[in-house]
Amino acid sequence: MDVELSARSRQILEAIVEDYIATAEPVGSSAVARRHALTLSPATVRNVMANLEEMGLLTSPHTSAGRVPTDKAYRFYVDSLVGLRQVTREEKRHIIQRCRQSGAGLPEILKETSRALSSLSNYMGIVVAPSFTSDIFRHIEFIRIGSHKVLAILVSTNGLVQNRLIETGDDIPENDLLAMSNYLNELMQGLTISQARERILAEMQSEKVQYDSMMSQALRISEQAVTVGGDEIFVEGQARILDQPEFSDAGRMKEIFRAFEQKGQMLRLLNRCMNADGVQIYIGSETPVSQSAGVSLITSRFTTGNNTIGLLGVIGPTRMGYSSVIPIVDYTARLVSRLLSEI
Amino acid sequence: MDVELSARSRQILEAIVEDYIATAEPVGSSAVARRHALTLSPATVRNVMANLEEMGLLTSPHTSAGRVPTDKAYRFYVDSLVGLRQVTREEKRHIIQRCRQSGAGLPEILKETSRALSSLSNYMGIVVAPSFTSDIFRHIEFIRIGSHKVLAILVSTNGLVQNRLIETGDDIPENDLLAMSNYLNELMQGLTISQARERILAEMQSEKVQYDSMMSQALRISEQAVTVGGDEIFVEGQARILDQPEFSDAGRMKEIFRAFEQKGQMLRLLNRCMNADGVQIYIGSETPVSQSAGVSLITSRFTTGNNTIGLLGVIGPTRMGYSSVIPIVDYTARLVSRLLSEI
DNA sequence: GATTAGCACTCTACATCAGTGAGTGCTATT
DNA sequence: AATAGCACTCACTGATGTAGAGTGCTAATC
Repeated sequence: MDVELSARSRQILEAIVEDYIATAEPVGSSAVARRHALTLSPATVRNVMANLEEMGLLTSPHTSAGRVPTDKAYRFYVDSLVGLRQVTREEKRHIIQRCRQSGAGLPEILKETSRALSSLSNYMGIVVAPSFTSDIFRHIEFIRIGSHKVLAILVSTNGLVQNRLIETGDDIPENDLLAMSNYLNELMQGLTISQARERILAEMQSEKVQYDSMMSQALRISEQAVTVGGDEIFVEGQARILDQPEFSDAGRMKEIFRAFEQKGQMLRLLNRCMNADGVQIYIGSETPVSQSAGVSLITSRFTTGNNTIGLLGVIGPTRMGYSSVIPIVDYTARLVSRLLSEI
Repeated sequence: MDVELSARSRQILEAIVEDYIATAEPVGSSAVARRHALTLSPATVRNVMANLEEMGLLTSPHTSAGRVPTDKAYRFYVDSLVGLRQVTREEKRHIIQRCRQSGAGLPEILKETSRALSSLSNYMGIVVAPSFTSDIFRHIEFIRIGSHKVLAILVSTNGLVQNRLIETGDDIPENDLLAMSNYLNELMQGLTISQARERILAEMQSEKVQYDSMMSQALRISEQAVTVGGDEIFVEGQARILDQPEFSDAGRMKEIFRAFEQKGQMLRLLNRCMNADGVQIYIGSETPVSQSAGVSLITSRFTTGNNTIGLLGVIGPTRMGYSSVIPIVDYTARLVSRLLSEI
């Protein structure tokens, strides 16, 4: 950020941003002068505001309205102005309770986490489950369902389960299935799911296997089993954004809901947030979410016991309560990481 | 329905309902007279409309607006007026393609089905998966995850999988787990999940078991495993209802979205629709969904190969294209039943 | 007796038009 | 540098008028 500001300009910018976050109305010079501890006249404030506008930090919707912060202003605000609130004991209790109450399964915990994020922030909570493919293989099992159908069940050390119905050309007897799973369990011991997949593909080339029809069949089937679908993503509190005044008109809302209907697209975008550690903040046009929808995204990674990583965070309007949401996201990520490592 | 109407009244009512469905605007006497094949003057139509209003079939939002059908009118319409459209070849192809394209797993099929319902009807598509508890037990399996954690995997003949992480007091060796699952697989052979649960509870009382610590442990654990959570429900196309003019104002929309956030409540209400065969139609105030929200519900049951039943259907405004949606729901239910019985 | 033409009436939607007030930018003053 | 003053802009509000859609009633017509 190449923004250089005098102390006073910064204070005024901060005042404007916070006022706007609180009220969602353009804020005028006199409002700033009044609210502001520093005794300055509206006229002076106006001069400063004119500067800020020139620097691209403020805009006014029309001549006689107050000023509204731009994305750039929010950026500056979160980077250097925002005074982060502490997470209150109340809130901590709420998060912990939520994350704990559900059954011990990972998906349940994550779902509750997204609920908690949503209800504490009053925006949308999202959680992207750790990618199954980077989980460590624990167990594979085949169960005969129909005469030509086999259910493959794949378990990771995180206790995640993926199952897949596979059509087999022949009817495979139970005994063979058992032998196959023994062979494969041996083969994939200690690997991640994606490594396991590579191992399988490699093994399929080996001569020894090519002459053993059962083994090659086992590999063919398990290859399908380990090719699992996309990650899971939990979104909660979509209705909450209807409370935000900026989305009360139907058009903008539709945009957002559309964006969330294709979770696939969503995921691809969220994956970008996975690369850095700590709390990540994307504001407005920086956001990958449906461009120019006036949406901000605050995320943080969390880790499981096995160092696989997931993502959690909050989506809300750019006019978001950063000072409270950022600590909440941060705290939640740490908490979830801790909870999961205990498992 | 205790509504007796002359042929002409019925025709006029039908015209009004269909006009209103098409335009979402109150329909006036002259519009009916024009559209209507029968050559009648607006004045005559007005007389009839006055009658219909007195009978509670129409209302006018204000003196000089046209008439709007009441829920009662829609009821009468679907019961005795509506001329059902055939499902076009195009549509059939679309549904089939959608249901087939996904992997062979039941959840995937149902998800795609709800998608298909949504995109063909242009309203919200819902599918309630067959209750797992009435599925027939196929297989149970325990996998050691941590030192005091066991993952129980429960498979039904439909290929549905439920898994549950269970904390065990002691550390159970793999061998014991194997023995336990053998014992339980024997025990629950051929039963439905809910029957299996009862069997387990009964077995826990038997003397023979009480002295065998391994068996009693097996029962304790499996009892947790078969106590599975609620049914699954797939809702697709929520954003579509934003296209409906009656929901373009934020307030009503919020109501609906709120209603759908608690799937639990939703499910309880949908379960009522499970009792009867064939296409069920609930209009406006008849609907269990968030009262007085102007929502209609069209559902039909479908069955799997094992005679477990699920529910699918469409949710939209009372002003819904009944003539095309009803056949679509009907056809889809039959198709899904057929598809699932092939599995 | 049912149907219809005619007409007065009602009410909304839309446009127009001040008046108001919030807020600005500029300039002159402190 | 800070501020007071002032003219100016522009959205918002409420009043007013008009057009149009639609109704209900009555009297004429088939």
